[in-house]
Amino acid sequence: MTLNELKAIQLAELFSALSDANRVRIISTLLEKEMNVSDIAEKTQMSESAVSHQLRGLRQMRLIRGRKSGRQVFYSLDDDHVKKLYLMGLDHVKHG
Amino acid sequence: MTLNELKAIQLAELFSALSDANRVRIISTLLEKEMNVSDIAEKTQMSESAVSHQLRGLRQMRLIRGRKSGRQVFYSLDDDHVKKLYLMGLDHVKHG
DNA sequence: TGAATATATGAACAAGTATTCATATATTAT
DNA sequence: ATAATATATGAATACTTGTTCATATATTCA
Repeated sequence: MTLNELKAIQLAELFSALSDANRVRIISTLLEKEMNVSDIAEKTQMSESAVSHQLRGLRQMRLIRGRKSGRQVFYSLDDDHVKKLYLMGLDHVKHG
Repeated sequence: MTLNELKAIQLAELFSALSDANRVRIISTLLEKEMNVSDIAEKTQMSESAVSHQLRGLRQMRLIRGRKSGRQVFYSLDDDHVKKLYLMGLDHVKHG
């Protein structure tokens, strides 16, 4: 039952990926539908560069994935875990 | 459906609380049963001071709660959300 | 090929966070 | 009251992380 060190680090990294309000807003935006970088930037009121940097971290943690189409990249949530983590967190914040 | 700024910040703070390997190990330790500070320190191989500092943050996020008994304080997970968040994160890390 | 557009990246600085050490508070026992 | 034990806290330092600006890569169109 005891957590090994590698898993502890990986878990911490996963939660780190969601530990910034801008990234949370990006995830929230992607809950509805896939979106390209400039749309995400507009929706979240961030610079495209900042968005791109943040997307990179989210990609590395496999929270989102990108689908390239021409010169645009459409991002969406990687799997259902992400949505569940987000919603459970929101639930805790709301009535925790 | 759009997340307001306050909620985004609160969510980020919640995930921040889980974004450190030492805190994750503390949570993991408390999954089994409530435990006092020095036991947590021993289990996680941290100094008691470091544990106490981390417990403070976890308490503030209402991820854990303390029950005072004499001069000891027994900590346990605050509610079921926390366990679910942890387990879902672990699931993502394992087969994500 | 060259210009325009979408995204990504590197480096530098600013801001936030964890750990350590010293000290403080609280509780119990003598 | 004093000593001993458990936990908490403050300040300082070291570390990590986010943002910005400049530049790079990739794709499309003329």
